[in-house]
Amino acid sequence: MAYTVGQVARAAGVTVRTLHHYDEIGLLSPGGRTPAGYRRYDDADLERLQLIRYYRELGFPLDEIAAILDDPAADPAAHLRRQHELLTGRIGKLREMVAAIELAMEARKMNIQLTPEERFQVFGDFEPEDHAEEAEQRWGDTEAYRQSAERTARYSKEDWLRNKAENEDWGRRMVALMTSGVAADSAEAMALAEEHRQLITRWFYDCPYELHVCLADMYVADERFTAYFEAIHPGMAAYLAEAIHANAISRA
Amino acid sequence: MAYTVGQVARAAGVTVRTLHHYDEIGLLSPGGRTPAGYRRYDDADLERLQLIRYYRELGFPLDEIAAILDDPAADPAAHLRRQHELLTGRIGKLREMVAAIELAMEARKMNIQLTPEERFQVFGDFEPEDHAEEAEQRWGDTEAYRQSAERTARYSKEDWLRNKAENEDWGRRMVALMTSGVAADSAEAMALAEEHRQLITRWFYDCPYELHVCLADMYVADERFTAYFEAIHPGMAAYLAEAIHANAISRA
DNA sequence: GCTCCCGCCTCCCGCGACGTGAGGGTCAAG
DNA sequence: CTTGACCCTCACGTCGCGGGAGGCGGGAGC
Repeated sequence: MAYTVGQVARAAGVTVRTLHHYDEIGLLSPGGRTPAGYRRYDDADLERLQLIRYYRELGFPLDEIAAILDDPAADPAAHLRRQHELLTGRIGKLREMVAAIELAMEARKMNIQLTPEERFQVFGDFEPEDHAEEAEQRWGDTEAYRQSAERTARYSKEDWLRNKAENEDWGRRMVALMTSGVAADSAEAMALAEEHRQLITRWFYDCPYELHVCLADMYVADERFTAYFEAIHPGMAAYLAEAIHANAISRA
Repeated sequence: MAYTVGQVARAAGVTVRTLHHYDEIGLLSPGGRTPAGYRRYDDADLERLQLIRYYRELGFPLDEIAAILDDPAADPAAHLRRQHELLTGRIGKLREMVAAIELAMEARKMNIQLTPEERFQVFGDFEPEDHAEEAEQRWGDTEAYRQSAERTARYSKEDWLRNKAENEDWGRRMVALMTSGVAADSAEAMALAEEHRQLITRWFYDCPYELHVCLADMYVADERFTAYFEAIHPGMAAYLAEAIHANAISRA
């Protein structure tokens, strides 16, 4: 089976230019050429391209991929095993980044100040020095000021008060429901969870169900957020989290 | 408080050249200069640099960071949400890739030939949104990989024959159990499912219960794998899959 | 035969986010 | 007054391609 560049490109989801590039640097040279000079790729080339694409997606530089693929000590099964490990690891790291973003969004919403360490939590290689630590303390202070300044710039006082009123009203009804002994996965609790989601959407940012569930998990996992709700009513963080989960499931 | 480039660079964990670059493109211009032309960064510059670093680690390009920081009308939350979507999208894609790898592993194990379409199916809706990341540095640690590669490289013909023999022995006992009418979620079937998992672990790759269940689903969903087991004994694919599920649940 | 158009070829400039010098001025310590 | 660490401004190199120019090959229709 022989394929032209265009066919290979369409099948593999890369551009023709990319295949030309791989040929140029010797990473993937087609099995042969037609008399007119057209590149002719065979099945072995496709298999190699698949491995290249996976390693590329994992962030390996091309020259290293060439070294890995041309290493005679590594059989194809070993490549697959390795890629499986790398992929799961990579997913874990991306999840950390997503969690960091969710933390940032939620911290902005509640005006909770992140410690510099938390902000750099997504950095793998950050080592605090003495001088750096001093600077971080200052940065932390000014950051809180910047956030609050920005918020007052974006919302008028009326807006802010209205938001606060809506929020407190929601909180009161939530507490009332809890103390009346209604289950967290009841229709009423789910309705309030939905209302919570829409409050976030209206005042802060668009919050689909998936994100809402992530937030719910954070409310019970991160003690600062837990404290925020426990201050309203003991057990509220867990109750709200369960209601959010139930609501998300029922709407899915 | 005024700092030189070097001091700022050390404190923030970036290179001097990076600060020069940020100055060149106007992303972070120092508050002033000394008479000799030295850059003098003040506290506000440090704060801005910290935010730049933060957004960069979250994967934002420099021009977008400039937009976020300089446009008073820009909503940081919207950018965070966009980045959140981007990252979750990438996670989903990586999960598909993991599934494709598992398919390729099993296909190789059972000597099934993949078509080019299947090979690249996971890249179907690929869009040029290449995020070159240093994942390789963190996850590409070649230590474990080389060990496993060496181990499989040392598999001799005898080893392979022994593997085959063990596999066939397991198959015979599985068939015997099936034909005797024992239920797929019985203790005996679960024991054989567990043995299957350990065979994979010993001979091919580490196979936790989660992965084992994925494989089980593939055995019934993909007709080529189904055929592999049906050739051993009719109904075996479904029987094995059910046993694997039961085993995974009981061990969890 | 001739045209038409698509796909292929090579050559080459451009990008983003810096790295890496070259060649030279500045500053504090010894 | 020297030394060595630090700073400056060019300016070109890197990686993994994107995109276009200018030209050739191949099959369909006239």
